[in-house]
Amino acid sequence: MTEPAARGADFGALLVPVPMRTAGQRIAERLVTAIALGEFEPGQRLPTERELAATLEVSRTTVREALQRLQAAGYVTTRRGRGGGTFIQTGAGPGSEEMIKRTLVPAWDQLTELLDYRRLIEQQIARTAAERRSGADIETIRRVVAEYAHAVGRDASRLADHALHQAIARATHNPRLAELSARIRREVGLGFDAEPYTPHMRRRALRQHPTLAEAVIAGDPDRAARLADRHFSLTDDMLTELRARLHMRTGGENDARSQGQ
Amino acid sequence: MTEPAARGADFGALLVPVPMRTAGQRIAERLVTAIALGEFEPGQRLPTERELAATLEVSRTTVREALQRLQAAGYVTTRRGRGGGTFIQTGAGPGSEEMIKRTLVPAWDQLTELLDYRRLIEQQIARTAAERRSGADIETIRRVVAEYAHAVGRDASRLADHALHQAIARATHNPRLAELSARIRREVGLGFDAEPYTPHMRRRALRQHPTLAEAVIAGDPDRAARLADRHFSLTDDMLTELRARLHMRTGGENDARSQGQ
DNA sequence: GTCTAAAGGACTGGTTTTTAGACCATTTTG
DNA sequence: CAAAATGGTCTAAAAACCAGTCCTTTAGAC
Repeated sequence: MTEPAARGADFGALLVPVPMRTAGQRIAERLVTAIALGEFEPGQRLPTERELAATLEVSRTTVREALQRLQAAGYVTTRRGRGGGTFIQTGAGPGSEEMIKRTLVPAWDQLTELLDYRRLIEQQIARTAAERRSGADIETIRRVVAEYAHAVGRDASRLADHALHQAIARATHNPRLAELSARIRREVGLGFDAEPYTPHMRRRALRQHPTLAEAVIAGDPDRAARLADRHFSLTDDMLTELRARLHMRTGGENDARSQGQ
Repeated sequence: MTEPAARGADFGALLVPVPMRTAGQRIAERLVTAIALGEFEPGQRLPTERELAATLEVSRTTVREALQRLQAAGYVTTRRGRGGGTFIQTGAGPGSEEMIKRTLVPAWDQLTELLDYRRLIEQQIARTAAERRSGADIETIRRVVAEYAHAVGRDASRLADHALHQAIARATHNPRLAELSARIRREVGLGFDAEPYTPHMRRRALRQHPTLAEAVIAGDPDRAARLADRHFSLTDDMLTELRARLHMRTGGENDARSQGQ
């Protein structure tokens, strides 16, 4: 569709706006989104400014700029001194829901598209893994599934989840596919290599993981694909719930220029 | 593995850099994507630098920086004077693509891996397209298949082939998947000296294309996937041909099934 | 031909953003 | 109390970006 016209074609749609947000703004938005998706528990401490600067590959000044935005918006508080740091503000009031909406809505379509992308890729990964897994793969997958069952707490769960999907991705014996999977998962985590997380989701994942793993181990591609498809729609469901809870509308809402400060 | 430290969450291993791309880089990437997706016809003229600066809301300096990147990478050429401008490079010119080829052309085992990767991705694309294609998609696919049959010569065939697979990729209604497909096809094309074409291959494609298209149109995911799988497993022939053409040696025989990282 | 308009190319000066680093202030821990 | 770990502050320099001016090349009009 959209055949380019003879001359003076319709660049319009695909090549127009270039938002020039500063690094501080982008980092702040990323963190707000992460908070909205439940990446952090209330009261949880973020890495130190110096750590963040190092891992985000950005100067500490920039990190501080982002954190100060969050602080001003009431998402976090900071404490000085040893053992201090930046802490997720517990029970961000209804006032900050507005902020979440403002940050989240413009990115909504993009997020949905990304999750769909991941679902399709992971589906194919599961299918291929079921076709190609070797004895060593089976062993690894078994071990990792067991570890997931024992993991307690959200961080441990995330690591175990990551390990399982990585094990399956590697069982495809195509490094590029495995790398793609890892990259998408990282992106979904909004830079935090972690999924949106709720206890409810963990229970579901806990049920689904062994089944998926068994399908791969058993060498049943279609079943593996079907299960992966269902498994990776978890996040979709969560987003839907979030949208309902925030009474968000994802229609036009094309937030144009909000040149703060 | 990577036991979380006693204190606080193990962000250290999980955080990922925020790439601080400059505006020039981002614009260049956007254009490369659009070109890879076939948004432009070869030889087509982009808007003038001054127009681009206005519509992208950046300075002309920044636009020029982006365009110079594209030029250096061989995606576009520029002509000065009245009626001049920036033009999409018609695929044939291997002159400036030499450099890209050098960087992209993988070692032997990596090429094998790349082709396998493509096969898996395109398989999933065919499957998804068969599930999601709309009436408009069907129309486009029908038209493009017909065009392929009429195409004569190497360039025309290649363009028609590209058009068909792009039409199918778009029928997935996931832009990222379509982009991935385009990127892989481009990389494969460069890896094969931009001419993976023999009369024999064309005859085969001429037989396979309508069948694949019909499966997508008919909405038969499994059949579409199977056909795509077969279609994209011309790899043996291609590899043999490539080896002959480039007098390549298979090098270190790094088992492509290696568990990198 | 000559002239003019429309393009890219090159430069200048100035503002904002980002960086790297040193140093200060505060708080916990040994 | 001393050490260590944290956020807070400041400065100088680099990089990115911008707005504008002028130059060079080229096609088309006269």
